[in-house]
Amino acid sequence: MSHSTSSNVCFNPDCAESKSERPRNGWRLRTGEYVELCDRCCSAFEEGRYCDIFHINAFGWKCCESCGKRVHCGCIVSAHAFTLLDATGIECIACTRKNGMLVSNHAWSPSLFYHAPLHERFKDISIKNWNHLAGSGPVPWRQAASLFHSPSSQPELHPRMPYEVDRLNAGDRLSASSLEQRKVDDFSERFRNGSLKLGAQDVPENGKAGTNHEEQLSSSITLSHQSSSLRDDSSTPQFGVHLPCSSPKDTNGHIGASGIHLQATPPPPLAKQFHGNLHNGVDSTGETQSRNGRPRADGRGRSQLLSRYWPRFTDQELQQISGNTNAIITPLFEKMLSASDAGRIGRLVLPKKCAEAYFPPISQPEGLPLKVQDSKGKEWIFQFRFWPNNNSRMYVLEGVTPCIQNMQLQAGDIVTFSRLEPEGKLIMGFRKASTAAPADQDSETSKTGNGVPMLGDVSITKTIVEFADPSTWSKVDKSGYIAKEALGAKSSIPRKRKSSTLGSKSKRLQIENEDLIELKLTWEEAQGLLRPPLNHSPSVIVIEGFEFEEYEDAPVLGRPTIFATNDAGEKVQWVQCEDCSKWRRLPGNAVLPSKWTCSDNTDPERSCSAVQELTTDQLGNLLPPCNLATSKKMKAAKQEPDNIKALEGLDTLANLAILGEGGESPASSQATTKHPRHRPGCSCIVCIQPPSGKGPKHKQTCTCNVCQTVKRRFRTLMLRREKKQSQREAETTRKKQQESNLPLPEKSCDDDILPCNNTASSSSEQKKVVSDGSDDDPNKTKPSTSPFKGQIDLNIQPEREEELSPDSDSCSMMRLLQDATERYLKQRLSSSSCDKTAAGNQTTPGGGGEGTGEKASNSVTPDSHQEVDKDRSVPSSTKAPASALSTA
DNA sequence: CTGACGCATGGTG
DNA sequence: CCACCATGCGTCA
Repeated sequence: MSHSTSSNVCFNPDCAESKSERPRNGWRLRTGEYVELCDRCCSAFEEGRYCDIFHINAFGWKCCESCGKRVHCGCIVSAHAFTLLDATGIECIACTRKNGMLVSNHAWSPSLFYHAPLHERFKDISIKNWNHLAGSGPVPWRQAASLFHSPSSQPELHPRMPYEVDRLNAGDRLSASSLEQRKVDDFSERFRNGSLKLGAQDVPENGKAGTNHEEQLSSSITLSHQSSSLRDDSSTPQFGVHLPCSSPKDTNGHIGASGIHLQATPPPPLAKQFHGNLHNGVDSTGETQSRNGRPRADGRGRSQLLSRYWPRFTDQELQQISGNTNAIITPLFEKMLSASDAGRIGRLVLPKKCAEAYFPPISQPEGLPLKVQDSKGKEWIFQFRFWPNNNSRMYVLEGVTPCIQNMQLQAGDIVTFSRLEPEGKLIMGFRKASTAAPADQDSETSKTGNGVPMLGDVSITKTIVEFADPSTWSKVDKSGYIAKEALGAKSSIPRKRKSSTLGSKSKRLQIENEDLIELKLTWEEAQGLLRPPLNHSPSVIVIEGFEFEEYEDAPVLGRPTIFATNDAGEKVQWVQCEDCSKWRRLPGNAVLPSKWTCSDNTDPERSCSAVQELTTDQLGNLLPPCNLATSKKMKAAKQEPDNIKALEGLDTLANLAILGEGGESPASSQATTKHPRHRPGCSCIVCIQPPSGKGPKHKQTCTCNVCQTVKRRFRTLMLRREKKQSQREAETTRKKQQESNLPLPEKSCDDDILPCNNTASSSSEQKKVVSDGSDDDPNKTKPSTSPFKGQIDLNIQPEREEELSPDSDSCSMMRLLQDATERYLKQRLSSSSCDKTAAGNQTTPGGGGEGTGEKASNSVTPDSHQEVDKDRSVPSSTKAPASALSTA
């Protein structure tokens, strides 16, 4: 960052006196340094007048929600001077302190988006939650009711600032506080004047208010803050989206910041529209409580919405929903239609928390009729009701079938609920899972990978829902929908298929945002596997926010090791021998090939026959749990200890690359019902594929970052392989003879065991290349028997193995990648001296990943699979595993 | 007999 | 162990 330290120039570009004799420290830069200001500017800064003086015309001024004082929120200078409120707007630091909310803003930290009113919240927020914010998409806001819970009662918070988060994630690192200040005042006023007068709300339909003592109590406690920090929960729709006139038709070309105005919207709680107290935390359903034994608000307050219900609207969707109105859309939640939901029964099960948070409180199982209107002006009536279920409730919308059919929704499609401001109508949007695929697989997946919605794959319709005035809709036909213009309702589009379990499956398949943590870690782990080729320095590319080292020359896929410090304080690393599985100590700076054996160790006393230098206990202490697991796995696969780890690393890398491609990530790495052991980051053939396998998500022509990266790397590997093949063959013949006589021959590397130590290491590696040739044998691709058993990790799901028979198309991108990479690594190790020359060729891949890939794969695995593999570009091969899945 | 309704059950996290 | 929720299933019109 620009820092004026050395020049005595006042950091303030607007400073009249650019020179300062005695520069003084001003605010802290993002780098951690402090800017240096002239006396005058510094004084202004210290007195809190800096922005008043120099930023008076700048963007980002807001008024404190409490005292009305104007605060500049658009710069770092005043970052400390205000606190972002949970609902919207800001509070000056004085008011914050006065209110006991010692939360500071930090412009670059996630706290920008999460302003817990109390420290407990920070304390309770796990890092993973932050990752939701920082690394993924929208995070749901809290429900209103929870506002009135004591903070400590809501350890988990998912403050919802959807669009800020989205946009920020998209690189639009605006300060939330700088977002659309224009209407803040209006909303703030509304906020204060009406929406938040929760306690004064009318009582819902049953007229029983305040039966929830807990909430009422906390309500009274926090009331003074309801317009400020504690609004996090109640402000569900903290940020509406202001949609200036834009017809739905031009939305496609008119998305983005220019088309949608982010708006700090202290959205009127539903309670206001819905007779009052839905969100005021005053549970009006005492009757029901007694019936069902569980206070409604309890669930609301205590837990956040599951991530799968977080609305993940795209700008496009929002615009479509908004239509040509000036409506402000406030996303509430979304739900993937289950088979039951989309079934003929016409009952849409609502997530309980969502229902309780965003729908009107109902005390009777009969519930309330909801008026529904879609974008065409059709209106529907849904019956919002619940069933007692155990001691809880199951909320459903009844009579949705016509609407769903009208929208041609199926299981797996997503319905989204938003609120349309200022009318307060709820908007029920729809998102087709996919235009082509049976909707069950990837719609949510595509969005949950990293929270970046997939713009191209959505088709939105909208339905505006409002709660029918009971007086008007006294008793609506239960099955009934239709009200005024539901003409299309009965034009039920024939259901394209019977309901299936796919919807629910896919829901379960979807990644939870928490998993992104794991994902990120796995990214890091994957990256950690890569080491730059000797004499090559990587360039860094960023894919979906993650930095990757990109190598012109393919990186070395280094064998994972465990770093430790020995007694002497020296850094060492432990590596496991491929052959004997014993752990050996190596210098900390050693770069290991993906296959490392004791023979690579120059110390003859540490050959495979030597005793392991680590006791099991020591190893256990050394290994992180995951490595232990891997270690076990290694042993399990001991008979074929082929680079399993490296493969896993590559697997993971490719898998995560797919995942990281937010828009088109297949349903990879998601814990599945079928594969409960599979977790995000799981690289098995199952997890990296879309669940239903209907069509590749990444087409051959896909030019997404991931595909390009994968293709590029693949091409590199393949080209390199080709180039060296002849050489390898020659050497192979020669080395075969050697290896027959010299099991682990003349390895004479030093302890560093650098792959460049070539002739020697190549000889041993060459041996492996020979054996690798076996994977050209189609039979060897069978996971259960192949030496490459580890390349397709089914997480040891025996039943899966059959599906992964050589004929099952299970080999696809991953396999190709693995093969290619394995080969590359081996070749590289065997002939690293050629790397540089080969590197020059990688940029001449003769036409696209496909052609190259095909060519490469043909040469790599000239077996029957080639017919399958070559039809797919590297990143697009999803069909095969999908079929495996579908047979599951 | 069929479909709607409402509750029960069981899987999943 | 519990909450949630998808779905099964019994009952009834």
